[in-house]
Amino acid sequence: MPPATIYDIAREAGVSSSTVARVLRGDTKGDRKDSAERAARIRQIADNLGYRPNLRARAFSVQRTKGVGLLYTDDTWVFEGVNDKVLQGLVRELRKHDHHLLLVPVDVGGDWEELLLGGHVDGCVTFQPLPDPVRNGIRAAALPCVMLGDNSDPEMPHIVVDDVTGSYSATRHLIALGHRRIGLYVHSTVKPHCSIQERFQGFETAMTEEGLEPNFWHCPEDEMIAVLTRGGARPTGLICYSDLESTLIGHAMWQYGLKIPSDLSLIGFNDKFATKYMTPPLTTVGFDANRIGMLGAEMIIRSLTGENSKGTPAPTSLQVKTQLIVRSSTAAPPRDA
Amino acid sequence: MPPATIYDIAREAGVSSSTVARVLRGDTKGDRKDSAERAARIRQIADNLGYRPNLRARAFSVQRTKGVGLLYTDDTWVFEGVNDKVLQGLVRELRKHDHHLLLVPVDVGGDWEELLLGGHVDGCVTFQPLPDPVRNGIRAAALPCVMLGDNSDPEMPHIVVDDVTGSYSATRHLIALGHRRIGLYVHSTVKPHCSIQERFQGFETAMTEEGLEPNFWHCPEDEMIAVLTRGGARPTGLICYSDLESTLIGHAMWQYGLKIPSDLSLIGFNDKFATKYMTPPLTTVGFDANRIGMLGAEMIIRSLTGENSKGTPAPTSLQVKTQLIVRSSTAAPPRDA
DNA sequence: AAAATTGTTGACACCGGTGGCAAATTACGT
DNA sequence: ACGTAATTTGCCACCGGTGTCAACAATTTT
Repeated sequence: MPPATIYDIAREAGVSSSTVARVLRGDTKGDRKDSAERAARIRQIADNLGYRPNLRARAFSVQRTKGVGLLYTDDTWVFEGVNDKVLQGLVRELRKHDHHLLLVPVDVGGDWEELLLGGHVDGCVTFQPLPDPVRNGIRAAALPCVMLGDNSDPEMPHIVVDDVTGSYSATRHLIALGHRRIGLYVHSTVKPHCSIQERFQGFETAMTEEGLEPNFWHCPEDEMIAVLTRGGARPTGLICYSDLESTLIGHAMWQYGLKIPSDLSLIGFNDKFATKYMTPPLTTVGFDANRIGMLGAEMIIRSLTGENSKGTPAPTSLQVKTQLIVRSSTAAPPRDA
Repeated sequence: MPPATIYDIAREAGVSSSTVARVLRGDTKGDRKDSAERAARIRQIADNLGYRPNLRARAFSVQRTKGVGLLYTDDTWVFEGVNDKVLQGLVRELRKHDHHLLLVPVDVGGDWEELLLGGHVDGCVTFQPLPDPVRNGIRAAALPCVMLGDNSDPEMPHIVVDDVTGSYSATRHLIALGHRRIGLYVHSTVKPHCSIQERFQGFETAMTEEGLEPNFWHCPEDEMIAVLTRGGARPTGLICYSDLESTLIGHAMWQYGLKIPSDLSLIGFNDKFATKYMTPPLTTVGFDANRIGMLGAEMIIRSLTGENSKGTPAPTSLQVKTQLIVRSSTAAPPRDA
């Protein structure tokens, strides 16, 4: 038995399909109040028939799906790190507003253009800087879009972490502990991203404030390790682009028989779950990743439902604050250094 | 300017909309071959107009969306652990078959029933045992469904990890190293799940083969730690339900000044990325999580496209093999134990 | 009591594809 | 050249909602 439609209900109830539609939709537009008795009977019949609105038909009719696409390039391990929490916040908030999320990797088989521009989503959210064709396609189609953790396109609204302050405070922390030779390390597999410069900026500011030299590495881990394990003027403190680098470096130090924090102070970024349980527990720069997703959801929803008319001009950019979480991977530098 | 439709193209080309539709769709059904010249011209016009098929209209017409819903309860941190990789495999494979994935948490605001049963998805995949109402709804609607990593409903097709063999081989490994007092530990926050029993079964089999007692704990970590740090007949080897437990226990041992593996041999499960970099690197039971997602996608696609007719009866259940990854968290038990 | 006003209901066009079937065109055999 | 078959094309109903507008009923005003 095919699912019941409003027409089935209308026939059964002896009313028109419009009436059924209005009742079931609870349409109060034009302050109509379908006579309560009729309405109740219609609802009753709908219930008996197990009626469910056909979302495909509705989407076709209203020209909207209430779907939001999450765009990402899948060439890296996307949901590793903090993105899982961003994702969680995003989905939850979307669901609260009766929207849903589609996962759309733009770099694997399957035609992202068709999916995105064919109207299966009303808007989109991005996780990383997108390939140019994708960005152009979105712009050409005027598809509402919010960028998460990335402001590579100044014309698009975005929600980012306050990377500058985050790395500034991490650097300050090391300086306060007495470190003078501090490095900033980004793994070579990290793709170009606005946050790299911002991290450097915060780092550089803090260092130059003290007349210290901001040393920056963007290389494979073995090169970094070589620098850290050589004698002489090696860095005594290292600020990593993410907890991943910290994990790699921490592990290498352990293998070399060097101790953290006595031989090297190490700071991560992201405060992913496991950092608390590293040996030693990692000092890291944390932030509310869930909130990024939540704010992103709110922002895209607002631009979809056009609720920016009521006074508050829609913010086009938001920043999430960071917080330095001091644990045991940072300490004063060795005396002989 | 509203997007072009097949009617716009038809008018421009002076043909009927059916012809346009057939050409653009490359319809070869009934082995028609629209005259090449016309076809080329139609395609040309479609291109100029920037035509894109309206997927909402198509979905409405063919009564399918090519969407698959991923159902999960969001009360735990879902995409932590290995699920991110399962997700990756799932999405990639779905995209290859021109389908897409919707994220549907069934325990947060927003009406999962409407979304699922209203026809916005053609089928679904689950991550965990679902709440009963959800399962009943799916069954009542006869929505195709594949369960991932969970066989709690024998009537539904599923793809699981070979938990029995996995924990059997972990146990065997410890026995081979000389351990006699071996425990199996599941954290108290782990919700009831078929895999718990299967893990125990593999564990128990190996232990009883050697006449050893299979001790099982399902408790908060501090209780487990208390057992491990007390004197006397404490376990010398511990097999954990997941890498999470291993992380917790390993960390606690470190805090107590106890050494792994000399004081305790520790084995995890899942081989998540970070285990390789733990101190010491964790011996763990790994498997191809990506493959679970991939197989799940294949299976659901098959049941959606009805391709089970050609000879091969659709498998209703698949198992993914495990592999013991021996690293440095396991060794012979202390001599005095 | 008739007119004006308000509230409620039904008819119908529309969204943009799909696919069955009939009509038109072309190809082919005699 | 003509009839028949094969292929190509066009017509149109259909999918199930939404929303506008006109018709109608109920209520209030004069």
